[in-house]
Amino acid sequence: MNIKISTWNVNSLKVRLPQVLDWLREQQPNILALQETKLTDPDFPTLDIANSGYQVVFAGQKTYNGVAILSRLPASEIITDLPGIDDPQRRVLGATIGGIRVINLYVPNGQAVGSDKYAYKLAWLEALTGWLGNELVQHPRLIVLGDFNIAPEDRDVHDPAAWAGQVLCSTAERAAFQRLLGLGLTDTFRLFPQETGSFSWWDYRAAAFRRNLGLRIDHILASPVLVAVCTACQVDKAPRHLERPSDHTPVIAEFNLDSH
DNA sequence: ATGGTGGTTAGACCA
Repeated sequence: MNIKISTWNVNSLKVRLPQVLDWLREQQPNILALQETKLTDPDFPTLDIANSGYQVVFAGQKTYNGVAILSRLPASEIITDLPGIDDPQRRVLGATIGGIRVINLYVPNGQAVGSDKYAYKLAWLEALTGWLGNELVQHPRLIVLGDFNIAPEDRDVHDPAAWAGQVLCSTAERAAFQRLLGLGLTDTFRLFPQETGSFSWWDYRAAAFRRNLGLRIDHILASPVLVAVCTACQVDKAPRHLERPSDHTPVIAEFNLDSH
């Protein structure tokens, strides 16, 4: 059985719901992790999503952040916080779906190197890494995906010189990303040949998408057991071309669960 | 020209 696991920072699910429902119909993913839903839980469009044939779990708040996981199969073992961090910001959603442990992340943006938000981002990533080590031991079939707000390498940046040392590309952020990989996770996108200039986010300003001035900051990481059966990973740029798009576009990884 | 767009929400804050 080939399954598609996907992630998309929608920058307001209220605005983007029609695009998400269209995309589900077109792509038929087994799992879609959403970030920046920007909805409180009572406002979450559970019924519209159920009518599209998907179950959903979510953790939201007013105005900012908010994560959700849509899936064909039911979710269990749901967590909404990083252990050891008391954080009102809704940035984490973990669930077990069809025997796969899925951790959906909206990593803090960090605003600017040296800012309070940057320190919060690094502390958050440290707590995440400590916890994921344990998750990997408990769940051999583990996926960690979402908006990481980190471009791991220069080839993930349209202008590495201009971005050198800036937030999303700084040495400390990239080192934190490498520590996640060091746990035994793999960036599935780099398992496969990719076009030069493959990005997942483009600033709304300065016609950045038209000029492909982007960064690859949305990722799908997989544990060794799932890496062994990963058959594809790609960015789907189509939704970024739509009227009133999110500034991010979906990333999709495929796994052949019969091939091991 | 040191900005620029967009979402939320009603003046900023966040990205």
